[in-house]
Amino acid sequence: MPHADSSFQKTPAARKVAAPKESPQRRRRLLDAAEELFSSRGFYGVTVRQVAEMAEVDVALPNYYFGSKRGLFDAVFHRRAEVLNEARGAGIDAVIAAAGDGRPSVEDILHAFIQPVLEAQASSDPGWRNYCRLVAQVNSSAVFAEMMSTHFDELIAKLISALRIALPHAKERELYWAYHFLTGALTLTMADTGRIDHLSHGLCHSADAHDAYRHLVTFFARGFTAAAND
Amino acid sequence: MPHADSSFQKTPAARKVAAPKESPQRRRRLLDAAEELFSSRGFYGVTVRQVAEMAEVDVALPNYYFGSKRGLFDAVFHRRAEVLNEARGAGIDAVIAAAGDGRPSVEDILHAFIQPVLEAQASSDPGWRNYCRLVAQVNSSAVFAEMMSTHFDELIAKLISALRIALPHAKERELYWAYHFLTGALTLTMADTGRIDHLSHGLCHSADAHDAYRHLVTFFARGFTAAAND
DNA sequence: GTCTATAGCGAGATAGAC
DNA sequence: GTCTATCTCGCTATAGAC
Repeated sequence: MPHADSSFQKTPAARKVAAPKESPQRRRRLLDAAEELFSSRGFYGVTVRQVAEMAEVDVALPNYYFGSKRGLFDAVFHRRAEVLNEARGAGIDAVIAAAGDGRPSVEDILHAFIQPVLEAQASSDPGWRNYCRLVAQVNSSAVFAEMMSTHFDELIAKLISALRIALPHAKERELYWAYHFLTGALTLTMADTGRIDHLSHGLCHSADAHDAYRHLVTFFARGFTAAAND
Repeated sequence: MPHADSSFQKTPAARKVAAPKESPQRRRRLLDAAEELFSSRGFYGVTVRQVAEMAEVDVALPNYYFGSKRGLFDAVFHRRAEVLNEARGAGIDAVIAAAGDGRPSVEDILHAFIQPVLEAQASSDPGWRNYCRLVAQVNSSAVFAEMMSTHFDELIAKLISALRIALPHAKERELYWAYHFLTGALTLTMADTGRIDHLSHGLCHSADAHDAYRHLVTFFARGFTAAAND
């Protein structure tokens, strides 16, 4: 007699609620906590125990979900890179399309490249601000630099191509050097260390991302244009 | 009878060699090893045991000489900061003095500010190259950012003062933003991650510090001058 | 999927012999 | 000043109960 097994007394709905539990939320909370901690102390300065504690999950779960500490780090870096790349790439495409057969403006191209980063840093979601700081740290590190290539080289190639259309007489080397300076300035801005506030005695606020990025676009649009005449 | 104690048979010169042993050399080797390791893996990514091993000294000596791992880190950062600041500050002073009552050129000022860093990075002493990478990492880190203030704020104030003389009509805010972009570009160059080589398919070489810094000075001299007209 | 318990290791620092 | 030995702690990762 296939009978009174207690599990048969649960309704399907009740079983469904209990079974997968809150796994997706926990995964997300782990990524958020890891993002915050890694962004301020780097890969080696954070322990999986700290991440688990901040995410309010068991210490074993980071390894269960992501395989290893490094797997967690990679997952954090990957998550928002995709979102950012999609927005930045689409923006550049739109600027080129809008120009038709003419030349797109350098300023419009840089704006498209930079604007999604600005929005990330000005976002009310602290996760995006943490992510910006994480990227800044990875970009200055020798050991993790290959992560930048993996995630951002395609987008950068698109930026350079667009600038080549806008500045057809520019030498390739000048374009790359100018890009190098741009990315240095951009990532330091993303690092948001508060140093500009301090140095300028409060005249400049790193918290005002809009102000920072407006200056950034203006400054480098001129710089690219001037460098193209060398 | 004050007699045949074996130590009395050593000449004073021999005693001198044996007594303080090789302490100064060991201190130096520790700083060099720590510099190399910290510059590539950061503070948390290095152990005192690794430093001791690379310096070929006992594991207890880093703590004996520097008190703690953090003390060692600070000592590494401090050692060359002084040398660099002295050279950069003197260079700026010389440019202002040479201009007399006239205006010094922006390009000369930036050259004085940047040139000693170039020499450090192009140096045959690998310690200087490691130090540049270390500064780049510290500058992008939120937790260690106060080390930058402690060691470099005075020099930066001198740079800004000099630029104020060269560009008397520039708004303060524009000067500080331009400085912010300059330091981002400079520190990324110091990080020497090899990314520009890769991105430019070999057109630009981060190993060629002279080329990098020549572009840097030209690019930012124009940038400061243009920003001063805003 | 979750959690307890622990394996296995290596960290930073120091006491005390020399 | 140097080195041996060790204390104490916390780490990453996993085996196995639930």
